[in-house]
Amino acid sequence: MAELTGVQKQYILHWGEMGTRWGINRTVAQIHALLYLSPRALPAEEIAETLSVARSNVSTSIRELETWGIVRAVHVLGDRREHYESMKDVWEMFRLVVEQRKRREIDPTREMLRKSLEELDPKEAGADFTRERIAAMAGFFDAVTELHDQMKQLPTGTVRKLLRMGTKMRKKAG
Amino acid sequence: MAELTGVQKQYILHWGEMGTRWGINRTVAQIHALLYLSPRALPAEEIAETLSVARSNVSTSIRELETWGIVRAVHVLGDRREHYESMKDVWEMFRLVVEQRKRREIDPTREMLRKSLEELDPKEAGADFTRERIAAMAGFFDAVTELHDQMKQLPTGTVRKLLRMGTKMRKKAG
DNA sequence: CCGACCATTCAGTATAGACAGAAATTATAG
DNA sequence: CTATAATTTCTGTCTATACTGAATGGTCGG
Repeated sequence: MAELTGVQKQYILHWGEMGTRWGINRTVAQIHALLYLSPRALPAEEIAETLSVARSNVSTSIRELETWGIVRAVHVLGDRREHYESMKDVWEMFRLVVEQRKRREIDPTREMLRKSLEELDPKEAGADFTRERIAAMAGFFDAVTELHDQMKQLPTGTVRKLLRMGTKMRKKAG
Repeated sequence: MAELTGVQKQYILHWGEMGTRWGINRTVAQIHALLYLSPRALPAEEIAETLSVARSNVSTSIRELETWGIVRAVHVLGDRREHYESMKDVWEMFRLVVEQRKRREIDPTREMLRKSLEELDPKEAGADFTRERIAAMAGFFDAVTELHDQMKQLPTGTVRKLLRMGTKMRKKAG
């Protein structure tokens, strides 16, 4: 993995860009891409060299990936360094990331909306309108949460099967 | 809407932060929040004043929101200025944004993965491994696309109903 | 066709976040 | 316990992007 092939480079760079578009640090995303493509766990130093970034940057980024639970440190006999490897299961990786982001972003937003509805002074001008709008948004986030909770319990593939059922139902109904 | 209430301020600021975490410009998100809460369409000038940003900034941001189709210009009798209003339907707004982002980000990623699989030189060291990994990722994105296409066709609420069915099925099965 | 009013574009500036390198901390072998 | 290797933390620098203000372009009433 010291030298990257063209395809590997392309993948890593693209993944980095995707990361930035979704609010994920470019280096974090690139490191994940590298580890995902690597057939063996890599020490921080090798990651830094391969991607031409500072070791410290690798350290911080790895830490974030560990927080998400999609990268972990493994030990190699006769080597004191930590070697890092990425989870292999793509569905599980995304599930973990989605779950964390829900916790970090969706949940606080729901909380904010709930508080807003509480704090709303009915005597304020246009309070009814504001309440209606915020309630609608809160309803949406509640639904998303419900959806998420239900999906979490289903084995991979079931969701798609169910949706296909729905599509058929819809076609029959016209 | 010239003066914002506490609740409105809170909502707009939070929405702006959420935006940045998802790769959406803070001002764009804030303007959307303002318009979403506004009972009437607002002219650019008023938006700029209310949020304390430059008019030009408002112009660019509104343009982006229009691209997404969640904000549109309306005309008010006796006023030459454009007034902007946000879509009201929360589900529809998110559906539009998801669809656009899929087109801009998911689709090109699938394309990249497909090309990678084509370009992979089988003689390269570890080509089999790389192929397997990229194929797994491509499979995931294909599934997501399929999911998205199916969901698009379903009326609001159906998805949740189906998922509840799935949960029940799963519980019965143990 | 002119003047006023809006909206947009553009070039320069400011700022937030990413990143590097040094310093500090922790761990391990001898 | 010490020396060395590895990792993490921290501070300053840099870069990408957001944003401003000025200039430009367009539209409408008169």
